Amino acid sequence: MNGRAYSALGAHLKTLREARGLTLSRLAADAGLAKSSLSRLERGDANPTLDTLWRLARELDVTFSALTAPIAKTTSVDAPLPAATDDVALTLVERGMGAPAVDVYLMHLMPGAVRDAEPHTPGTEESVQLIAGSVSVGSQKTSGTLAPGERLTFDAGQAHRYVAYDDGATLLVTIVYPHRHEEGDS
Amino acid sequence: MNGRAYSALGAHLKTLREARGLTLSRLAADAGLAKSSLSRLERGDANPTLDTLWRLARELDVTFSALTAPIAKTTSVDAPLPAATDDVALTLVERGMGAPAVDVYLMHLMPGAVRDAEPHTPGTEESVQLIAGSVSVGSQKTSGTLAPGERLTFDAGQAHRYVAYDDGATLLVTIVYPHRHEEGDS
DNA sequence: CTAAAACGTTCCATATATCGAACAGTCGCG
DNA sequence: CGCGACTGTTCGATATATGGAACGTTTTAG
Repeated sequence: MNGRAYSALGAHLKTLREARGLTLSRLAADAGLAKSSLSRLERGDANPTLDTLWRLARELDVTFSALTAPIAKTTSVDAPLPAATDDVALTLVERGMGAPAVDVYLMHLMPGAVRDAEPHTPGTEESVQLIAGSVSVGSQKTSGTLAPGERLTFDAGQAHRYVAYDDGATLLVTIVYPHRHEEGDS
Repeated sequence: MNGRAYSALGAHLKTLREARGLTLSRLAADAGLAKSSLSRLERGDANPTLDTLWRLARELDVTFSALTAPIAKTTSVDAPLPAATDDVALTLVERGMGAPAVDVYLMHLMPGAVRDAEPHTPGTEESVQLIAGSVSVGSQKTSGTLAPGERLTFDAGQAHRYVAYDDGATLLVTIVYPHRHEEGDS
């Protein structure tokens, strides 16, 4: 079983709930599920259904990934994950179709993970904001090591690389594409 | 129910499986679940358990977030978000528990929407990156109007305000909390 | 100090997700 | 041709996640 990880999720859930000043009963009612279910879930004594998780995510105003973040960390249930293959998870958070176009990705790097990124279209600018852990990032021209909360912007027209250290890294990657025809920027 | 999003997950799952050249029967066996369960899951006719998703993620060598990526995008299941109440939607994307702590929110502002935010703890810094639309944001001391891709950082220790214009705005809000005791940054 | 309401927990009935087996279709081989 | 091994699907039985009503405890009224 995976009782261990369930309790991690439960704790996280409880944190989110309390951060919003909600009581268990209240959240359960708002999310449309029974108090008992939520209680057991928070106690880590449950194997919730996707639907259940969903309702909670919606009610707590968090994305599904944010809700299940502690799970993503849990290397695996009970079998060791062959993390060697891909220890980098990249999730598109939002895509902006304005001028210029902007994409935002959430990147999770396992400890020691290295991600090499191909150059984008020349003129593309990439901005990296570290959320947790520590990471070294950049292109040949511009690079640096970040602490949580810090940010680095570099030219993504060249190859660039991300390297996570012992504690892994969670970071936000914003890609600003060059606008094709407009020069609205004064 | 949420059939629509389930089918999205199912399709994604099938893609992952086929990308690895695995048959349904094989994957089911390796993951330790019944063929029938996996079949219904891929057909989008299921409300899987966390445990089930887990085993699949492990067996497919993807992180949990990667597996549930299509879900993450689905802001809500199928129930219309109670957006009517507020023309501002705020979703927690990720929470960093490092030092300092960092929270990232995704904010959607309807055209003309105004959001007034209470001051946070003194020393808290807020960074806003515009993804699409246009917005005016800031505190008394620091404020500005942003174009897509632009960013503004200001002191969130004071009251601050977001104003969206005719085309609304999608933006990323990063909140960096002051670290309580440490100054490890050399 | 008592009464009422709220909190979170635990119990049991029910809904349902999962399992295992039988199923129709396809492919390879003798 | 017919057989065997395989694909993915559908069917009943079982395990279990959820819902609703109890519970003991704490907080708010009165």
